[in-house]
Amino acid sequence: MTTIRDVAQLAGVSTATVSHVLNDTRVVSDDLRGRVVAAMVTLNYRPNAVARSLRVSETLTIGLIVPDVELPFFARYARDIETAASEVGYNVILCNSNWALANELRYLDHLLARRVDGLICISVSLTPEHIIPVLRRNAPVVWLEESRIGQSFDSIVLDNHRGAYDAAWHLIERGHRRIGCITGPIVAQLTGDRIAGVRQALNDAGIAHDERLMMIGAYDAESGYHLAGQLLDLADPPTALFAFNDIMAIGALRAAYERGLRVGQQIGIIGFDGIGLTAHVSPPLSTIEQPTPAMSAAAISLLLERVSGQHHGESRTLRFQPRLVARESTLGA
Amino acid sequence: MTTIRDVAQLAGVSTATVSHVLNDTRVVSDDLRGRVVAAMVTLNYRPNAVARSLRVSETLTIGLIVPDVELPFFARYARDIETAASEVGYNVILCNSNWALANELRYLDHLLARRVDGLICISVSLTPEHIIPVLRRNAPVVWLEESRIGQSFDSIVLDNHRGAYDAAWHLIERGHRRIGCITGPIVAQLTGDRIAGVRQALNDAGIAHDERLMMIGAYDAESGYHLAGQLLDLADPPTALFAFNDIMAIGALRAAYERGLRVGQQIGIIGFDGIGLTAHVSPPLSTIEQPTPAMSAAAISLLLERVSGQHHGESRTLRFQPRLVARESTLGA
DNA sequence: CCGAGGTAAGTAATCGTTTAACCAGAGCGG
DNA sequence: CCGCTCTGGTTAAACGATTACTTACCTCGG
Repeated sequence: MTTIRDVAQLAGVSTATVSHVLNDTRVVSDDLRGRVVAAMVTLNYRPNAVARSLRVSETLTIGLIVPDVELPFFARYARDIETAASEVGYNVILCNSNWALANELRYLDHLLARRVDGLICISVSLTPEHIIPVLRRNAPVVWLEESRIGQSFDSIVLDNHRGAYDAAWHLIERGHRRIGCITGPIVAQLTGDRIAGVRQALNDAGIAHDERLMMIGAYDAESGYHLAGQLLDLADPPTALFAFNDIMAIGALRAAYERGLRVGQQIGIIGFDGIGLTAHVSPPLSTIEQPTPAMSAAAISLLLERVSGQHHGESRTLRFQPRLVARESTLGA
Repeated sequence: MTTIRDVAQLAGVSTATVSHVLNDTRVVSDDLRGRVVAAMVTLNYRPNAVARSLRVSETLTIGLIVPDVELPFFARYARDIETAASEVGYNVILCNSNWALANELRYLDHLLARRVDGLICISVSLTPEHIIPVLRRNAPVVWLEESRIGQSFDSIVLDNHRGAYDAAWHLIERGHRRIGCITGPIVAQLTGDRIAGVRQALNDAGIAHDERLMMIGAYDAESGYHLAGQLLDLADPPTALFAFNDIMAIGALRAAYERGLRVGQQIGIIGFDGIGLTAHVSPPLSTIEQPTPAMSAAAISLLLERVSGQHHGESRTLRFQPRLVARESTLGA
């Protein structure tokens, strides 16, 4: 592997000059510059980023910890974050925690050892105590999806209350009075926010809330399917279902399908997140779309502002607004 | 940031000893070992992987280039590859080429600069000429999904012929005589293999092949939807559809849905790949499942065998067998 | 004609590890 | 008691870049 020294030698200059040509960090006479460039070409020289990183202590790398990138919601984030990072010259190390705290801690360790410049996290189990040591090694952290209350790190969150409100309100507008909800585990803050959003919408519409219509799911298709089935099999079933994510909504579609219900007419179904497939299932699924590209770009920005020292001190939380996408599953045929 | 020198100083030993304790690379007396470990703990020392990489020229990192990790099929590979890599202590740098050759080349450059130990690629546009220079810098490459004929790098492929044969045969067994196919772009070798598999099955069953039942899709939901619609609207429509991937099959489900056809009874539909959602759509979709975990693990193995020098020289192609997963979409209710 | 200032280069220290080469002392056979 | 082999340790040279510091030369005003 050819090094900067080889280039310098061939060009008959010092390594300093080569470096300066490489990084445009000092004027170099046209004569020498030409010789250096020529040498680089003939030797097919590629600077060693590892050596550079060691010297300037900056790796142009960020870590991304997600529970499971196979799930469409995380996959979308992974793509958008990678895209945003790559646009500013950063690479992304992907880490699947598989929902296990132990794995997250292991990855945290690896990433710190790798001296990543920053870290983006989607996690339900990591707590501030786990993150503090990371920050102390001045690798900034951006939290995605959920704001950990009053923390020392930045976060990017969705206005979940508003999203859920919009979903419920949309159903109400379509004439629904009995709305079944398939929530997620209530330990998660975002679940609580969404529940509150639904309650508020029902309130504003003057609809009494029936607790039996609120089922606790697990954000997976299986639970969406089963809980939707239970709701539909009630003596006085809801006329619409709001699943707290698209995957559960897709499960709900199936429950309706098996009961021969025409989704959109006999039963309204809406999901949450806006994963790509919602547009293509049968029938196309209404959803509350998260602006993941914007949120990803924001996450990268916050990170880089800290990396570059443009911002430090108190943490910031950026809140984004979701967007209702109404499709056949709530609009009828 | 505390370094190995700090630890050595605090423990009253040389850095060499600390290093040997760290890596178990030479016997160290219990006395010194204890002092070193204690020093590491009190200083909260984490070895700098960048420095280590520079010294031993090995980064314990591999690059993964995929077209778009948001698509479920690639997302699944990303997860399985990351999992397999992480099990042997490697990290994965994720790269979304967004289907563009220019991006792929840019990433190739980045990854080489980063001195990744190896590279796993899923790409339709990269050609051997692009890869040769990579290999010359002894970063082994494993190709996924498609074997580039007689190349100097290893590849992991699916037995596409067999998979398509099984899919078609399954439909034939269920009594179908007119089978519509929604293929992918025929430039891709895997598409050709699958077409051949279908032909073979029809042949073996003594069914004449109707060219008009073969439509060229783009491996996206949209094309699955449209082409399935065209097929179903024929004067003598097929009684079953075989889409060359699950996403297109999901589009086909919708086309059937809109025509009021009961999938599984009036029309059979089968996909390819075995993405997670197939089990949860309405109705659950039959598919040909790729053993992605095994294939990912194999990719990592091949890579590491070259990294460690256990294997070099002629390239190997590992072929995996897919598995038919029959669900309601071809089995009826 | 001298010295200040500017320009374009080179020298060498440094980043934090690993590891080859060296060394001191202990044990031991002859 | 000499010389040999172990054992457990240290010293210092890499790895491949960046960059503070130095140097050589040139120009130009006084």
